[in-house]
Amino acid sequence: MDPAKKLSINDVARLAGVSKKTVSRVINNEPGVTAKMLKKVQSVIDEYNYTPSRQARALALNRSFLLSIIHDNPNASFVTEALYGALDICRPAGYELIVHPCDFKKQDTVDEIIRFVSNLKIDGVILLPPVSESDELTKRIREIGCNFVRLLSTASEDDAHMIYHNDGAAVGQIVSHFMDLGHQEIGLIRGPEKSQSANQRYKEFRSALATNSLNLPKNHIALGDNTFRSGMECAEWLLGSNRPPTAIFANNDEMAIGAIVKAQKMGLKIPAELTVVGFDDSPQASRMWPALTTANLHVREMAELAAQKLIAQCNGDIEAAAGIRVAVDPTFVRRQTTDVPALPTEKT
Amino acid sequence: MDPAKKLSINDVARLAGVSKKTVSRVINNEPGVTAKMLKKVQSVIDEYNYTPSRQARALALNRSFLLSIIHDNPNASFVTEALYGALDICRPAGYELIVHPCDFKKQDTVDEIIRFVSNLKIDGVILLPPVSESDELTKRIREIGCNFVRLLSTASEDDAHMIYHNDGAAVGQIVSHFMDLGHQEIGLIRGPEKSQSANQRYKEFRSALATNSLNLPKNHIALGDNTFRSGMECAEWLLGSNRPPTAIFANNDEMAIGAIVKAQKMGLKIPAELTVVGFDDSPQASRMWPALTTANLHVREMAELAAQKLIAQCNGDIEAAAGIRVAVDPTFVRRQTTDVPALPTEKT
DNA sequence: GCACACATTGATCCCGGTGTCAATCAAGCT
DNA sequence: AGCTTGATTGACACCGGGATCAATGTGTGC
Repeated sequence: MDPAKKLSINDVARLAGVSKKTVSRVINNEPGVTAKMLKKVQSVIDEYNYTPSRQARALALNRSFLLSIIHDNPNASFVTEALYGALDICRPAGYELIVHPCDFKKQDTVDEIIRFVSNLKIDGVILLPPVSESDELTKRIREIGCNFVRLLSTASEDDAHMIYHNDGAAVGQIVSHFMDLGHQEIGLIRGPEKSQSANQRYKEFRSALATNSLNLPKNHIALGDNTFRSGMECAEWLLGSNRPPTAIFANNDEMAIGAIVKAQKMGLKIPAELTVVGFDDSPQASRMWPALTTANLHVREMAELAAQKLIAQCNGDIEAAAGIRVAVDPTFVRRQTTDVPALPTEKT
Repeated sequence: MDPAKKLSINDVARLAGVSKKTVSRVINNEPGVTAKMLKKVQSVIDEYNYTPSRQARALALNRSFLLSIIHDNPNASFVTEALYGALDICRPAGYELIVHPCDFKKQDTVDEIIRFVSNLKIDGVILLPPVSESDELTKRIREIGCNFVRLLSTASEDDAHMIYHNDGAAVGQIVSHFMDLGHQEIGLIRGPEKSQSANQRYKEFRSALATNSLNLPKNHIALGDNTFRSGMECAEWLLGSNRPPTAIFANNDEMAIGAIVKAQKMGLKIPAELTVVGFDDSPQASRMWPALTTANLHVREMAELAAQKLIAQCNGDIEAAAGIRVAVDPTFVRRQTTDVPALPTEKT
């Protein structure tokens, strides 16, 4: 009677005077157990604080009760948000979550991910961009019979779960805001051409400008890669052009902040001499001065929903098995980087 | 012959014409296998790309091959750094890492952590502050036979692994730097009184000031709780005193940035009218303007070391079993928040 | 009171590994 | 050659659950 040793289903069965199968039925809420039996078993379970072994259950059911969140750039703020959102849902549901960072630029990353998922018999994965945008990966994940949800990825035609953001409204608000402030020369720091969401946002931005009878000349478009450094470089390029923008919209907060830092280094006052808007509402956005006007993606809520759907699917919930597509509208967040009207433009 | 089905040790044994125990010996590099046998088994393993089942192994060995990193505040930048540092080590070693956030202010958090560790049969945990500073927790973790490493926690007398930072030198450099810039009125935003590391840093700071024949009056000490908001509040209080400091040292970057934002909102120029120094070298520190002077704790390297030691312990590595204590010196990082000398003080 | 149908229960095997210990084998010795 | 000895090898039980299906119980109708 080693008190430290956890007891097994056999111990419980012996103590309750029943077979282990009956105990198994009780812990799994299976039907067909009489009230008398149930009470007998349950009291032993309660008294000794018995919990079934995950390892044994995993072996018997050929499942791991492990989910994973796969992402590329650990520095992106949405990764952390998604991680904690998913954790909140997974743990109470009896699943654990494994963080799996990867380098999606490398050639053999897909192989590596597949190996990871199949070695650990991961029950389901949440894919974050840019990983979520690879059709090759999802095809192979499906092949090995693993459930998955795409998060923050707009494209793809398949019928898997997909939870994404619908930038149209928020981008429209941003452009209207620029109009209200009187900006005529508006610059864009766009995201990588490979990124579907960056392309989408670029399109929305261009069309919102068009709605306001503005066009987007080539020298007002800088191509960034969503990093702080690239934000700085793009800002330098935009501000160095012969007709520099008075307002800049960046594909994400990280680049927006890079642009602001570069502009400040160059001696420009924000927002008096340059207006900047980001996209993400990362933690830094509200922890700087002037605070960054941006759009909140509601990543945490989306991740919670993704985890719920994924778990339902892993548990064989029929209703949840069909792929869902949820589009969430980002919320425009107005802060101080857009606090003053544009400088009067001199006539050319 | 379902090609999708992973093969088991029995399949390998059959294909190689040996017993499963021999296969087991091969995959575990056990001695006492003749070259002939080894080659026979290995070729089958290679041909079919066999990998043993983690679940089965976990059940047989009564281990999970799971490590966990337990922390309180997901927003603290060192958590992310520690997480990715540990991940880098865990995965190649065949361990997976589970992130376990908790609310350490709650009464039953220790119980909850113990339940988590014992339910999952976690092989070892990395404890981050403030969780790493609880002797009750480590006592109970030890009771259930789980390995652990304390990270970034200075105190405690026990013989467990402990990897911490030695603030003395860096704090000394910060104070010297203040002296060089000519500051006489120096304020401190200290960390919570419960935090051993905050107390330690406070002590170091006070003694470094004393070395320079300066004392730290009560109205130059603000008590913060390491959050951005608290940094703002403390700065407001310090700057509102009848003899406001011209330089502020904050217990961490988060509060330093809060102080800077508050000061800027109040119209002060940083660093011309107020010098601020933080501690952590969080990502934001270098992504703002002016960039924050601070001290880099080398969290990632410490986490890697912690994971290595923990894994050695879990693997029963005798040499690593004895507790080690590693103290790492933070590196002073000079940036722009301390770029100009103090304003000349008017005589009182 | 008895036969039958149906609901509950449990004996046994399986999941895929590891540990124990006896059986086998080759080499060294008299 | 025959025996001892130490090194390999393998048969079998075990880890702690779940699934199958036979055995037992319970209730219904006649």
